[in-house]
Amino acid sequence: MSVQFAPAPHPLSAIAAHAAGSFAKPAGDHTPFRPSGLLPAGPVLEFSPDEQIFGQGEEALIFFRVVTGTVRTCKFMNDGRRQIQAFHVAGELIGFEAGDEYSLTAEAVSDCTLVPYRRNALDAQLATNEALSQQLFAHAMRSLKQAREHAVMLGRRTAAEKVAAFIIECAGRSSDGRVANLAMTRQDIADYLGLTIETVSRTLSQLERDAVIELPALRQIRLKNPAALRSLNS
Amino acid sequence: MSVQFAPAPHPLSAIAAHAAGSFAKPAGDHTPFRPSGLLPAGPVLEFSPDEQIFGQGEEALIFFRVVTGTVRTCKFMNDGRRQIQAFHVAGELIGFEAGDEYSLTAEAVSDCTLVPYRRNALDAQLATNEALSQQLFAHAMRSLKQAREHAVMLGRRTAAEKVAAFIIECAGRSSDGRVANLAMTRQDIADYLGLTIETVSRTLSQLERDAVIELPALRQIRLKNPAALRSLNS
DNA sequence: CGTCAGCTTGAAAATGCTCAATGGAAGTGG
DNA sequence: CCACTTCCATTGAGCATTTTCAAGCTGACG
Repeated sequence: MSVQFAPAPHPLSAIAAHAAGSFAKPAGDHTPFRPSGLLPAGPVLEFSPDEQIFGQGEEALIFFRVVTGTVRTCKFMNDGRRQIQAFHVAGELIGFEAGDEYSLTAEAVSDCTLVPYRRNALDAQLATNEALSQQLFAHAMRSLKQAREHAVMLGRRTAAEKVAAFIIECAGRSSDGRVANLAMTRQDIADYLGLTIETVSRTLSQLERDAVIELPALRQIRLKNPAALRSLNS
Repeated sequence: MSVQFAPAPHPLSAIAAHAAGSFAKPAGDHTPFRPSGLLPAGPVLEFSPDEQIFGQGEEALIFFRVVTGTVRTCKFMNDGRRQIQAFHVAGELIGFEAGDEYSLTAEAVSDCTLVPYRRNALDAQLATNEALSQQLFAHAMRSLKQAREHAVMLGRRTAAEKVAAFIIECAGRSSDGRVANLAMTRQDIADYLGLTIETVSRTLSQLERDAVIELPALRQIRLKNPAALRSLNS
C-alpha cells in the first residue's frame, strides 16, 4: 500500500526554521539564539575546562544558553564508560529537559560562559509567547535530528568514517572551512565517536600519511583533501 | 563554579507527562495516544510486512499514529547499510517532522494499521489547542530521550550488553514481563543494535547456553534469569 | 630543566565480521 | 500427504578491525 495525499503548504516550517545539520549551530549563522521574551535567571556564568555545569539526575531547574566556549553533554554508565552526545557552541541551549531531572551531564570543554534561564519562568511564557514556543520546539526537533544522525554514525560507520565525519563537522563550524580547531581532547573525540583514544589517534595519523589532512598542532586539523574526507562519509 | 538556585515547582511536568522509557510506549500503559482535537486525514491504513509507510526525503505531508502492529523507523546509507532508530508499537506517532521532508524511512515490521493525520491541519490547532501542543512537545522530548539512550548503547556497549538490553526492552512491553515476543527478524535486531545478524544469533545462543534465556520459538524469548540479563545492562 | 598531562606508536589480544555451509519451519504444488 | 522450495536462523572457521596493554614522545608550565 502506498500513501498519496494532495500537496499542501508546510505548516511547521516556522517551527522548523532553526532546524539545522548535525552540529547544532550551522556554520556561518551568527545570530545568537535568544529565547524571545525570556529573561535570564541571573548574570552570565563562567566555567573552567572540565567543570560540571549540571549533572545527570539533578533537578532540572535551570537551562542554559552557551555564549562562548564549547560544552559537552554526555551520559555515564555505571562502570565509567562515557558516551558524549554532542558538543555545543555559542547559541546552543543545553539542559532543556522534559522531565524533572537532567537526563545527561553537561561539562565545560574549554573556558565557557553561559546564560542561565529559569525553567519555571517558561510556564507563563509558553502559553502567551508563540515565538518562544516555536523556538523551543525547534530546539527539541533539531536535537532529535542530530541524535539520529549520531546513532547512524555510532552503529554503522567504521573508525575511519567516524573520524572523517567528525573532522567535517568541526571544519563546518570554523570560519575557514579548511581548518578545524578542536576545543576537545582526543578522549572527548573518542567518547563522541564510540572509539578508543588510540584508535582516534591512529586514524588521524593514517589520514595525515594519506595526505588527506595535516596536523599542524595538537588541536588543529587542516583539510588537504576535503573530497577524500567526504568520500569516507559515504 | 557550581550553580545553585532555589527549588521551584516543575513547570514542564505537564509537557513531560508522556515522557517514558526507552521504548516509546511504556508497558502497562494502555491509553491510546490520540492527538486531542485533531481529526484523521482519512480512514485507517493497512500495511503488510516490509511495506514502506514513508521514505526518507519525501515530503512530510502526513504523520501517523500506530494502531496495531510494529513499525520500524530507519536510516539508510548510500551503500545500503541500515540503522534502525526505533521500533514503534500501538500509540506511537511516526513521521512527525520539523522540516519539510521525512528525515527517516518507516516500514511495517508486521501487519500494521495506522491513522493518518494531515500536518497542515496542525497549524490552526497548535495556536489554540494547548493540550495538543503539549502532546506533540512530549512526543518530541520522549523521542529525544530514546535516541540518546540508543546512542549510549550503540557507542559504548558490547554485543552481549546490546542484546540483553534489547531483550529487556521487548520483555518490558509484553503483558507477561518474562516473555519477549518479537515482531522483527534477526536482521532487524542487528540493524537496531549495530551488529550483524550472526552476532545477534550467536549471542542469543550463548545466553541460552548460560541458562539466562530460553528460545522456545524463533520469535519468542523466555527470560529464565532476568537478574543476569539486567546485570549485563550495567 | 624537570614534570606532567595528553598524545602517539607498537605488539598482542579480543571482539565482532565475513564467508560458507547447514538446519529448520512455513508455504506450495504435485 | 509428501517432496520441494524458500526464507530465515544457526553454526563454524578464518579474518579484519578495534581494543588493550605497554612504552615512548611532545609541548606547556613551573
